[in-house]
Amino acid sequence: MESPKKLQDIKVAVDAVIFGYFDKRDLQILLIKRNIEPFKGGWALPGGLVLDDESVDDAVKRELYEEAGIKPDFLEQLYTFGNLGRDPRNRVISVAYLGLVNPSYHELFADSDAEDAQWFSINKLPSVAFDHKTIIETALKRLRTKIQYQPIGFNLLNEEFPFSDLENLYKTIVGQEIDRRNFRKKIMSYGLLNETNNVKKEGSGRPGKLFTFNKEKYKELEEQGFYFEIK
Amino acid sequence: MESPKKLQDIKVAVDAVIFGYFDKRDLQILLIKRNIEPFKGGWALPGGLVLDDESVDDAVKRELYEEAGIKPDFLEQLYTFGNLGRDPRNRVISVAYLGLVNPSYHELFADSDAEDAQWFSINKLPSVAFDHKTIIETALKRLRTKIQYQPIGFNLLNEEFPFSDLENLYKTIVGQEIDRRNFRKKIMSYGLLNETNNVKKEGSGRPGKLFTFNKEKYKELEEQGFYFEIK
DNA sequence: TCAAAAGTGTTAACAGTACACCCATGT
DNA sequence: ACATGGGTGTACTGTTAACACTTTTGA
Repeated sequence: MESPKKLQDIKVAVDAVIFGYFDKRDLQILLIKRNIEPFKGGWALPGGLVLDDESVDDAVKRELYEEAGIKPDFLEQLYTFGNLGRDPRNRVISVAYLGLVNPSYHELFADSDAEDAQWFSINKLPSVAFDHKTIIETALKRLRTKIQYQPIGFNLLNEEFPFSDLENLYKTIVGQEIDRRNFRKKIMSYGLLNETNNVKKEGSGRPGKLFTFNKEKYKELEEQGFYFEIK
Repeated sequence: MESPKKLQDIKVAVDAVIFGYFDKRDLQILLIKRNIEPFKGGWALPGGLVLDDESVDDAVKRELYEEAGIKPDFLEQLYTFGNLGRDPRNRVISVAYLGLVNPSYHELFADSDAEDAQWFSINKLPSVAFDHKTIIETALKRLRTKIQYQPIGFNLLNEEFPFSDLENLYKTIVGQEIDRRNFRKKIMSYGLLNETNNVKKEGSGRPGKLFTFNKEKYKELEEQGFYFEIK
């Protein structure tokens, strides 16, 4: 860090790739419809400029709440995009975040800076503003990798979920068939799922028992050097 | 991204944690002695403000070359530190990078912005400016994890190295004993080392054959879905 | 001939993979 | 009784982990 020779003129923004999941559907991404230039009327990742008196982490959280009414269950920094020409007006660098929510717990609503906020299937994305396509691809890649060695997928499911939801989630995100028996054995061997007395009500076929993920136990094990791993 | 309500006043900097390794010594980190305020005369990570017309990636490379005469063999973005109060003067966010070099190929020299540039053992670090201690800890953690599933350690060794250097490197970085036979078997099973006709000259004991790391083959395998993994 | 480091195989335990049928429910 | 999805065990295969002596060189 040093004093600038002449005044630096770079703006700092945040953008968030928020994933949501509804059982047996594609993975979804949250986009907002811009109501200001540039790309007014176009879809983009939620985000915006960082304020002078807030941390970058706080900035994403604020923007997500302002633009879509969402407070993600999981949110971590993804990557900082710092190339030239990202924004047609000014030099803007963007600190991108990756977040996970359970959409059924979060009613979307668009506020001041956005005209609309919607879930889009990652397989049917509209074209998006700025370099947001690159950011989304980076996030997807990270999610696919990370879900295999950290139990972050549970943030996308209901508090109580049938085992099959977990199966479907992994199939959807990793994008390949899994062996139901082996997958269950592996997950169960960690002892991180608590069985509830409830069963899944809807749908046909035999009702599945509902489980919860034991976050506390995971933290404990993690501190003892335990590594969650799938596949 | 949106228009600012009032003008945003945040500076964007880069900082680099550059690791170096000399066989059978601790892992080293490159620090520079600041010749400007704040912390003038104190040690700090190489880095500085990003210029308006360069990408963030280019900024680190420039600063590293200006401040220490170094062009790292491996360099990747680490994390962006965006809290308030990092710099006593202005609001500054810093995009931190992690780099690896083989110190014997890089003579350090301090240039304009630094009074001195030196290697420090990670076990005997002086106190460092700003929040650089946190940055260093983040980098170390990342290095220790990453070296176990990506063959980045070779960037710290000579082009031609005896197998024992690799052993010592892993012992040093991961910080635990390894089984020499199993380690060798594992590494050799990937077929990524080319045997040369040369042997290690210095030191006592039986001379070891020198190997080179086959970068091209690794890239090929990687594209086919191969994952390097140790332990 | 001694000290120092390089080089090398086998076995046992464990983890991963492949694979198919019965069960509980609603209609 | 049938359609739908839930729940389960075993045998095989590959991988990891534990373990110690011989070889080559320089002093």
